[in-house]
Amino acid sequence: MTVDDHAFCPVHDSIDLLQEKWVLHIVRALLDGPRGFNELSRAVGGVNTTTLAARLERLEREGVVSKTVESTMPPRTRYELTEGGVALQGVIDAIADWARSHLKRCATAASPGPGEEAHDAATPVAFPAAPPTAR
Amino acid sequence: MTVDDHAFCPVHDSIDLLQEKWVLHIVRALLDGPRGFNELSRAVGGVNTTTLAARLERLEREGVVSKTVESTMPPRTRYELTEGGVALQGVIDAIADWARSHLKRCATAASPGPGEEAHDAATPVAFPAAPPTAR
DNA sequence: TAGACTACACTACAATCTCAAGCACACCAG
DNA sequence: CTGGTGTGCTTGAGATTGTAGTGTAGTCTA
Repeated sequence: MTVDDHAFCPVHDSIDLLQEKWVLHIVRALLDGPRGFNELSRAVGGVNTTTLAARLERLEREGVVSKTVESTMPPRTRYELTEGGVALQGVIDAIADWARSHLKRCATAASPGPGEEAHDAATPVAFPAAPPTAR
Repeated sequence: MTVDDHAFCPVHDSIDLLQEKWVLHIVRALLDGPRGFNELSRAVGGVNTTTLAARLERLEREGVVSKTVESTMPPRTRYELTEGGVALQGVIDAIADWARSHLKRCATAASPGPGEEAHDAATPVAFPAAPPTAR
């Protein structure tokens, strides 16, 4: 499927993980604080529940996210980053840094580029400062 | 559809770019120096030419990679990172850093051979099984 | 009491990625 | 000169992945 690692390079492995669709968005949303499933889905914006569940399962298996089932039947779960997950802040940070220094065409104005479509952006930039999220 | 972008940030945009399959691998391989098409394909390892061509086209359009056609008919092209592309080293580096601090199962097969040195802190990323850059 | 909400399983369908082959030409061995 | 290999890149079939939509059991709100 994915790359059959020619070598067990942790970097290669991590790229393989982070390059999966929505993973970085999920981590970014989760850096903002723990969230429930649907809450997270809304925060990420545009991901569908099937994909989100799959990504969370893998992220949990990789030890990036920890899942806490608070109540089974009134479904209430809480996803939050583990230490390793929080450490990903550095990666997001590097991306944010690159983005700001490289892309200069983003003026936060609604200028739809040709052929390019901006997706969603529920949160501005997930940094220590938490937007007014009800939590 | 369901996605409504009231404010899209460059970070989100960059994540969308970097999260595409193979993009990070390509950038990583290209950080090692300029390469030709097939050479790059081999360096990345496991990507097929169709996907690689598509990724390179997008990367070029985004201003990350520059393509130099040296001779049309004896096909010889050179892909290399632009300034913005080289700046991605920071991102790769952050990932490498996270990988090293988080995953530690790389000691299985990627053990440093004789005379070889393992990745040290703050070292540019280079995979252990990389082809010896014969160029 | 009706409706909304919770987290997820399930199915059918679309988008994407991959494999394999091929093109047009240059270079080198024979 | 002929054949084989290498180059960059395209095309078409096929596998893999992501998606929308719906349903479930129970609780919370109006």
